[in-house]
Amino acid sequence: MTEPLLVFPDPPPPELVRTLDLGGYNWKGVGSAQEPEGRWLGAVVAVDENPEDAFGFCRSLNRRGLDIPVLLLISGARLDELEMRDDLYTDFCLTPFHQRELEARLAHLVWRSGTALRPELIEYGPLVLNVETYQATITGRPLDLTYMEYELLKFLASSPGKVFTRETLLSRVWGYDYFGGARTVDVHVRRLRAKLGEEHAGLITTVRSVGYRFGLSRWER
Amino acid sequence: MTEPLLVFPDPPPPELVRTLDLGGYNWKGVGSAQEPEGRWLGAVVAVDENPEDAFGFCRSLNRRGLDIPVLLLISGARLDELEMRDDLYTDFCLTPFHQRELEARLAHLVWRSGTALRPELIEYGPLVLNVETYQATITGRPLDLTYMEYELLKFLASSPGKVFTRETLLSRVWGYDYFGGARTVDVHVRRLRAKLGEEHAGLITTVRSVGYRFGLSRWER
DNA sequence: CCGATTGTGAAAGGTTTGTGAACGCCGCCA
DNA sequence: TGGCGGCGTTCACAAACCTTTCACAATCGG
Repeated sequence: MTEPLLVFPDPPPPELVRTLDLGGYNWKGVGSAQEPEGRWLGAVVAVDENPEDAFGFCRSLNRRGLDIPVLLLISGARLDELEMRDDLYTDFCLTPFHQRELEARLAHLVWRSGTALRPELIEYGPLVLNVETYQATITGRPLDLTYMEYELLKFLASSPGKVFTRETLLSRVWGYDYFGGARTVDVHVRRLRAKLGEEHAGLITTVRSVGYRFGLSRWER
Repeated sequence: MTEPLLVFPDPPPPELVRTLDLGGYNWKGVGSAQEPEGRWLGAVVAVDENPEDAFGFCRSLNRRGLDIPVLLLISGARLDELEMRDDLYTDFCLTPFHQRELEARLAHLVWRSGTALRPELIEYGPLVLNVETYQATITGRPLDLTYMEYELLKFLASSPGKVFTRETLLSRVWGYDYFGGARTVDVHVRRLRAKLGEEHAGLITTVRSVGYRFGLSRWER
């Protein structure tokens, strides 16, 4: 259990702290979504104390592209507020909670992030990215990618077919606070295409006036 | 709400039936995982009555590759049994359940299957627009549209049957501050019709002295 | 049959992307 | 410490591609 859980607010309600500690979880309370850098197993958000802030916190998790599961602690009286907010949470637990129920939900949450969104291999056609070892191969031939090239290709290849604008790529691959010209993306795409080789350069297609897309260029989905 | 929910066992517990019906869900009780053919919004599995069968049912859903979310109804006393079975369910609800909690979990379950495994599509007859990938097909044949053509078609196809003036189209598709001749719309419509092919060119009709409309007007057939 | 409206073809002008090259930063090694 | 090489970024220019516009033909409605 190396990576920690994000917990909101800071400090969290004492019952929650108790369950987390009893469960042996590594966790960290935060007061806003600005702070979290790095990797997280998931997030536990206690809504009742300040619903506005809590949902705002979830929203900024989303916005920052941290693709982690979110468990809400919420009183039955507030269940209505979940409507139209499906995209903000993964699971919820009614308060006051039974310890055993919360434990079960936490375990399931952690299991989720362990499998669902953690492929150690990203494969698409002839391309294979080994996320663990930072190696890439195309038709078995190893690709010698730089850090940025690898990150860009990984991001694109994890959503085949989807088109990303240069701005999106800059904020998701380079960092949400990156400040620089959008043409940087073009140059990296060019080098990627060159390294993929003439035969596979088409894996990354240009969508004029929009951005770039990896894979699935010709056929359906 | 066209596709139904799978419910196990058959017949399901009366409280569950009541909540499903009150929620207006289309559902079908089944006694085994052999039967389900076609598409399903998700599955609701009442565990308590016969845990062995229930988990077996979930397992065969998995095995059959039906990639649908599963909601378990389970008593607190049986929570232990969820351990090591993370892959069998998506969410659970403790019994006896509060109606509102189950409703909320059902809604979230349905939302999941609606977004998670479905691309954002705009469909009308033979035309399909995939908003995420910026791809368009007619009768399965891919359309090679330019940016403006795509945006225009997307806008029109989002409101089938509705007539838009050139001015409206200019301000909604080109931008509220667009400055240019209204005939630009005509030219784009022409090229769209050409690319749709002779057979489907009629998808966009001219309403003389008014503007253009996508799809058939309400009283046509 | 006439005027208004829309379709058509082509060409000009503008925008977006590809390309080659250079710059500066940083770590490495002599 | 100082030179070197890899990397990320930026720039200028060229090429490719769209968009817009215009003149004219065709069509519609009254």
